[in-house]
Amino acid sequence: MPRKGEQTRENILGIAEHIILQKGFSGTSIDEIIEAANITKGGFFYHFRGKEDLAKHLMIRYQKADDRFFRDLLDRSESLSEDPLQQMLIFLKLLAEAMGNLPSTHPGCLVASFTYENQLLNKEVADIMCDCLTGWRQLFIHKLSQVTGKYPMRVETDLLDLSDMLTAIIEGGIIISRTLDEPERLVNQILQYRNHIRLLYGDV
Amino acid sequence: MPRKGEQTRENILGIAEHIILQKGFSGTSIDEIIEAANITKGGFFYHFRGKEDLAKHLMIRYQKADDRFFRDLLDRSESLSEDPLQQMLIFLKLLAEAMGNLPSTHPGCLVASFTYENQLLNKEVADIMCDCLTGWRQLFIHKLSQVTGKYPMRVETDLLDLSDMLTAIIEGGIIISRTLDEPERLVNQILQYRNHIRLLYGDV
DNA sequence: TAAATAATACCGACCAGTTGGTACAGTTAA
DNA sequence: TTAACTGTACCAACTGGTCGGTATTATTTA
Repeated sequence: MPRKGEQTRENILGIAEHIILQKGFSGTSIDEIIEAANITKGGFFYHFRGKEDLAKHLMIRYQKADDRFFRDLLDRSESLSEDPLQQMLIFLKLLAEAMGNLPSTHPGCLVASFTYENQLLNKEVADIMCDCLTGWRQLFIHKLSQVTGKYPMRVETDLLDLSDMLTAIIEGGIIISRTLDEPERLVNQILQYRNHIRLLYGDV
Repeated sequence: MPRKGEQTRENILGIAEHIILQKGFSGTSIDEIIEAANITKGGFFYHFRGKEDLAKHLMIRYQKADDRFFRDLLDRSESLSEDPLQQMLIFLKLLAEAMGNLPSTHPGCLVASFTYENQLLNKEVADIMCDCLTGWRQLFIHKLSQVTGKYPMRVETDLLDLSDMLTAIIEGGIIISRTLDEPERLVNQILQYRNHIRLLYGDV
């Protein structure tokens, strides 16, 4: 049974993430977070040792959520086809669809946000950020290696780079979307990557 | 003749950009900048009205520098071949080469950094950031439309999205490179995009 | 079974240091 | 003479963080 404290803690994390993605980590004060979360300073420091501790638990939470998000989409795509290439293409369609169904522009990636303030964060947080990126990489590589096992590539490609390419496209797509305030930019970029997969494995 | 003031001003901007790309805009204090630039507070406020004014001129400077950088590479590639597709492929090789020749990991993109703190920056700065992205877009679109005029696409693609894709790949590649501290990630991502262009225009 | 104890979940006043920014008199080099 | 600073002093607002206290809810003991 989740005690009351867990709810408050989760609430703080959710609100903090939202503000931080718009103002950056050091641009967001604890005062601001506690006001938005409707708690007091004492309450905040009951749940977190300090601001660095908040950053750490934000990253842990973010990693879990994003990992589950991608895994769920992969599971769904695997239930819709038996062919690995089709699974990958369905996965990317579902991903693009999910990004298009967001209420507004993508809120942003916490890893990207923290990367541009990395001198302020300790090694522990930096390590979780690495885990985040390598986790997504492994997720994509796994599927891509299945595809490669069945279909020849038109151009020899390192699967690690091909896997990272999706992460890069998403991260870059988010930045373009946010800067121009055009949500469809991210969607279109994912579909560009999808075209790349189709071209690479001869599904044209 | 550039007066002494211009040098100091340029020095402040260069040092500020360097620190901001590592700590974020609000994570970087004016005190820190003036100490690194070896000037006093009076000197800083002689050149800039305030921190927001600094942000604005940082973006203006960044836009100019990056625009010239891409344009130079495009010019070089155009001097090495007459064929638009080959020019594009050479351009991407030169770009990857330039990113690989950096002394360490790519320092980061100011547009990306500011995007993740956009609630703190005024509309004037946001507008320059948009100009930055659309500027690169136009630069790439121009070349890509020449290619499309000569070579058919294997998959129908919006040139705007194909152009943005390079920006996305670079932005995403920078984030991956920085987070993992692996400079070659960015290089490889640019080469992935190059492969995409080759596949798309049938140069396999 | 009732009282005592302890753990959980918070409140809010307070603090020392930092922040962006101001003011202004004086200095230096072209 | 003017542009380009230095140096020092200062300020109000904000910063992350501390600390003693409190209400409510389990858990243990007499």
